[in-house]
Amino acid sequence: MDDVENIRAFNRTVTRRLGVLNEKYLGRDRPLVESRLMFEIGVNGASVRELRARLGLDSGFSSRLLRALERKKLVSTRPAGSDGRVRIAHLTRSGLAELKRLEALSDDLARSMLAPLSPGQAQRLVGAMAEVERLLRASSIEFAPVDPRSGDAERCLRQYYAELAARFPRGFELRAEDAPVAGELAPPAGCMIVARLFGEPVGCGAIRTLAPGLGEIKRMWVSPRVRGLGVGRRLLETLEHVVCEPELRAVRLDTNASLTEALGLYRTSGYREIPRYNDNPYAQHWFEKTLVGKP
Amino acid sequence: MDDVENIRAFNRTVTRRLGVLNEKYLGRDRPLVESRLMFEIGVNGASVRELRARLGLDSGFSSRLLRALERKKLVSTRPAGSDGRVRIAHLTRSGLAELKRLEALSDDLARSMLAPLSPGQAQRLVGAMAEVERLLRASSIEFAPVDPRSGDAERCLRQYYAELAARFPRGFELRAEDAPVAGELAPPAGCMIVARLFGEPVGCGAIRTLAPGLGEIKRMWVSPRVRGLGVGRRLLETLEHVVCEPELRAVRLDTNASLTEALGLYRTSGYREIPRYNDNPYAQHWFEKTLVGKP
DNA sequence: TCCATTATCTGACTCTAGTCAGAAATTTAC
DNA sequence: GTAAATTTCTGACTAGAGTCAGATAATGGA
Repeated sequence: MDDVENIRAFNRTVTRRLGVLNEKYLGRDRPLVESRLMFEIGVNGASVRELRARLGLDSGFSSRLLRALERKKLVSTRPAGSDGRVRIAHLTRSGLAELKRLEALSDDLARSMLAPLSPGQAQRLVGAMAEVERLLRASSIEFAPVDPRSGDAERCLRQYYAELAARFPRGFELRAEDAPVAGELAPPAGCMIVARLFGEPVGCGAIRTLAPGLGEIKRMWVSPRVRGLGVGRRLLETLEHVVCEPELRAVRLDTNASLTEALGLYRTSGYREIPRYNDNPYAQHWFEKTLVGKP
Repeated sequence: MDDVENIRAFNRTVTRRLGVLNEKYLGRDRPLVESRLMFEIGVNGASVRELRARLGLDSGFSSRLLRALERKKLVSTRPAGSDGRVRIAHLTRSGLAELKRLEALSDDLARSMLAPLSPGQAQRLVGAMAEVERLLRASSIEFAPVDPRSGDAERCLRQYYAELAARFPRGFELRAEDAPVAGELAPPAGCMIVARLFGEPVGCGAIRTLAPGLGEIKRMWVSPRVRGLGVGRRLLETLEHVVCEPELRAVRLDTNASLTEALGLYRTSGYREIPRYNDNPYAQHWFEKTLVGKP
């Protein structure tokens, strides 16, 4: 397979070149992970658990790195107001200055890749890099079932409700009877799936059993950061084939007319519009898809 | 600058994804450098100095890695026939089997990047990766002046003469009076430049002083492995602006009609054809370019 | 209230990936 | 023939990047 050959060549060349450059620019006077950690903390700060998830670090290791940066007066941590266990790391004044310096180095690195090329080559390189970056991000997204009450599920749902409130013409307020009922969305009769990019939740979706053999898709949400990468479609396919008890022969869902990407996704994924089947006051379209058998 | 922003995003996403995958696939049961070293040795073997140059390793470190692979019976080394100092590393029978296994893992890695994508996305990813790989290779090529008698210069010239012999209709044999005269191609009156890709010589060119203020380009060669990346043009520009004593106002060169890429390069680089100016029996075209001032 | 879970931290340890100094064997230049 | 350079090797040392086993404190649910 020639594609595989191409990817191997890409892997080797890029690993070598980026390895050398990262060392040279970003790891010059400080360990590379410390630089990466400072990039992740950024100007707005981040909780330790976010940092751990994004960089894929061991909890002990990340804690020690933060202590090292604190000793250098580049970072300060304080407890999060909402949850006394969580700590938020912020860059100090000199940490922000250091981040600026790192960003300048990172820009130098980028320019050093373009400098030897002709203008035409440089333009093609940037274009191809943007495409690779986008598609590699898409290919790095992973789907996993979660407990609907877990932290990652909660984080997704908060963003989901916030988005509904922002996009529905008359806003959105979660009715008590619609609040996630843990049992419904958990096995065996249902399931909640979270999509993660480098450890961070970027989308979710759930399925529950409406009647024997009939499922309903709920709470489909994809973070704006990864829209247009086909995450919604993969999420939908994953949910349709999640094992529910009893096995599903058809799936339904409802949605609001203002969620245009979702409408398009359902229509091109084999869903056909059906009459109202529930009393959801926010729903304006109802869909159903017949499942022909599991893969 | 938006281009720089794109490259930084590329750098971060790719480093993370490839780092994780390389660890997972190729570094599973052996240090990553050992795997890389085995890839570089390949089925044909390679000298220790080649391996060091290609991977950018310290000589002590590479020697120790080879000893480790020898202890595991994966590699054997023996002196090169030509030069008693140089040693050639080969994969043993079980080393070759291990290389096959590594290549299979590397293929798995490649496929794991494509698997989550739709066929269209996969095709676009492979295309963009090939483009990035090609251009990143171009941008990784470095030019450095060398002693014309040094090993790297010799290696290039051997390949250069071999190529002339293969491409000239009636072959090529180096005349004694044309053999590299060290002084001519070395400062202050001349210079030899070698192009290197990841430490390995992939091209060369030289300039000497024909008469006060008049230079001559000699021994322009670009390895077939990097043709079409603009190496020849950059080499030529580098040579034109190398500081010679006395400073050059014009540069000449001769070439054979069978070297079509070279003819095209000279014509599009500001050289105009002039009458025969020397008695080189292999030359069929003579060119000159007026230099308008150094950058 | 109790108990399981989650988030963070500490200390002890390991392994990878090097660097550096110098020795030995060859080759090349003068 | 001798000196300088090249290639490889050995031994000693170091820094970076983690892993692992708990300890501590806060939270959420029964």
